[in-house]
Amino acid sequence: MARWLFKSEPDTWGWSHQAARGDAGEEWHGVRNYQARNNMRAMKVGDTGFFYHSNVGKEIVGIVEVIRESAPDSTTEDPWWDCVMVRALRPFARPVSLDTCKVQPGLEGMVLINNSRLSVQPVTEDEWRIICGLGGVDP
DNA sequence: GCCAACGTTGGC
DNA sequence: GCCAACGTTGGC
Repeated sequence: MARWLFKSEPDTWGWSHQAARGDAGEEWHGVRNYQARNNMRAMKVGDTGFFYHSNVGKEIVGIVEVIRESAPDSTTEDPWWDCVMVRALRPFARPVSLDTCKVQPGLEGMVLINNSRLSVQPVTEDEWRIICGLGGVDP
């Protein structure tokens, strides 16, 4: 089971929106970047990911679960783009900020820090454990 | 609001 | 197939 990180601007689609959908979840639509799309295509149902608020907050706020593998993005006619569906699994007890990640030993290699523009990215199992610890949730 | 980093497009 | 121009993302 792989680990991921999803970025979204909270003004557009934040944790509160995601949580409001409950177990029904929502498409992670709108991705128009090949690397990000390919990461979604690699996801399996049951994979989990961090939910990151970009721009506003700049912090990881919770964990989502993949509940449907990548399928056509309903917001475009272009068959090139597809996306997974995710549901909110649990919020962090304490959000983990980008600044915290930057200075935290063990997170130097995080894609979040080294490729700030990639909106859907892989997270290693070590990074996952460290960040869950900081966030106050079970890995 | 600025701008650096990165991805994409299109002329050659 | 190179690369300049342009657009977008996202940290600051």
